[in-house]
Amino acid sequence: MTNKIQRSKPGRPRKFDEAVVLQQAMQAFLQNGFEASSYEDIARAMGLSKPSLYNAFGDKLALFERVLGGYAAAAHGHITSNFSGEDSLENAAQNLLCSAAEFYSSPDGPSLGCLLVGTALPSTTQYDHIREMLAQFTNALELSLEDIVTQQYAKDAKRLGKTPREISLHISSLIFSLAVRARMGLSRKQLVACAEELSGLLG
Amino acid sequence: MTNKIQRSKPGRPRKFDEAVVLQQAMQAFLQNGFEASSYEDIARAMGLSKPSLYNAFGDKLALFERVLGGYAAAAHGHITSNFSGEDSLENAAQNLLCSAAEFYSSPDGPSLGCLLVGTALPSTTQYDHIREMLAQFTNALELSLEDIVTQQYAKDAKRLGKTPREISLHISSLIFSLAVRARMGLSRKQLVACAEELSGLLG
DNA sequence: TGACTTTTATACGGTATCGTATAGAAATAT
DNA sequence: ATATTTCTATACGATACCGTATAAAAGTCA
Repeated sequence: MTNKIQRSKPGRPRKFDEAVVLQQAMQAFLQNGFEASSYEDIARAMGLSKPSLYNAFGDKLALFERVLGGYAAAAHGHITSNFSGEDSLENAAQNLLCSAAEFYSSPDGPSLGCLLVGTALPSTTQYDHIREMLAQFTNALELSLEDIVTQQYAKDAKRLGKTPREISLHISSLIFSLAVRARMGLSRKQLVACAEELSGLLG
Repeated sequence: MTNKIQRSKPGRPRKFDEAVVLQQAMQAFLQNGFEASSYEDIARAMGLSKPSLYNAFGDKLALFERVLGGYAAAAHGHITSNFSGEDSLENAAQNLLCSAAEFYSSPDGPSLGCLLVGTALPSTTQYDHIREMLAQFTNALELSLEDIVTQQYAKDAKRLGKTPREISLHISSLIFSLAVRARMGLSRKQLVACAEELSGLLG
């Protein structure tokens, strides 16, 4: 077995790491949005030349969809993992919302918010695929939250007189509202404070 | 007193009505967003030539801010008026959210959502004035909602064990979430159904 | 070592968009 | 009626952006 960790293909090897440059592309899109980011701007932010970028990821829309997909998966995992394993529904909600607030904000300076809500939303009317990605993300997230409530916080939900679906809908709504507020220039401190206030609204 | 209703100024009169064309500009921005709408597209949607548009409202950013201001004022009035004068906080919330759902949706076809949340949000990082308009709208709306709760639904709030500020924050959050969901392609019927579900989350 | 393959860098043409210049059209005031 | 003022329409230059052609660079395989 001649299994190398990474079988090298013929041809000149790439000088960049896909995960790294995709993260840089995400930052660029998050900063200026999809439409306002020119392809050259993004290539510069990724440290790539324009032809390299075209060769690797295609045009701007394809790159954005790629970035969005990765972001959605990461956000889903981030949210569900922060919602799981707490000792009560209330604490789980608080943990989720506060971590989301930190995720949506920058250590210093104004928050840039959520890539899905803050930059992809206007493009839903022009690009069906983006709209479908957002709808699917929302749907999948709410199903996951509902599952977690059912499996881990059923007793708490009952105490509050709410079904798991209602809890899930409530929490996803608070996340959306946090995503919107984040892009209005709040600092991390302010956003986390807002998240704590929101988390008290469950009961 | 020679007071005419409208003193005609010298010079060639305008062929268009400001309120009408601004509404058409709003529709154009709502459809394609701020950045993706070219100045020519907008002028066509308004039935104006490009120089007329420049002359009347300035460049695209100035026009967008003008439209946003009008939209924000209308939304504020629409929301607060639908929240007032009901017989209970729960009914007021339901009335508010359902009317917002209708406001955010089209009679047929997919919803276009909220101009503030659905199209202005990405531009907050580039244009301070837009960010400030959004922040100010949110702030003013929440203060108005809080006032209404204090004056009309204090008893209901007390019964729910929430302060007027908490109620206000809760409702504004649900509105934001509705604004986000609206732009994911839901029909009016679906969006109104969602609003009704959300309105049950207060208690 | 030499042929081949893939990435990279520079440069280019085509297109769209922006903002305005210029001239004509339509009203008022004297 | 004529002059004046303001709006409208066509056209234009400048710029930015997109996507790619072309050739050099940097590796692998025989």
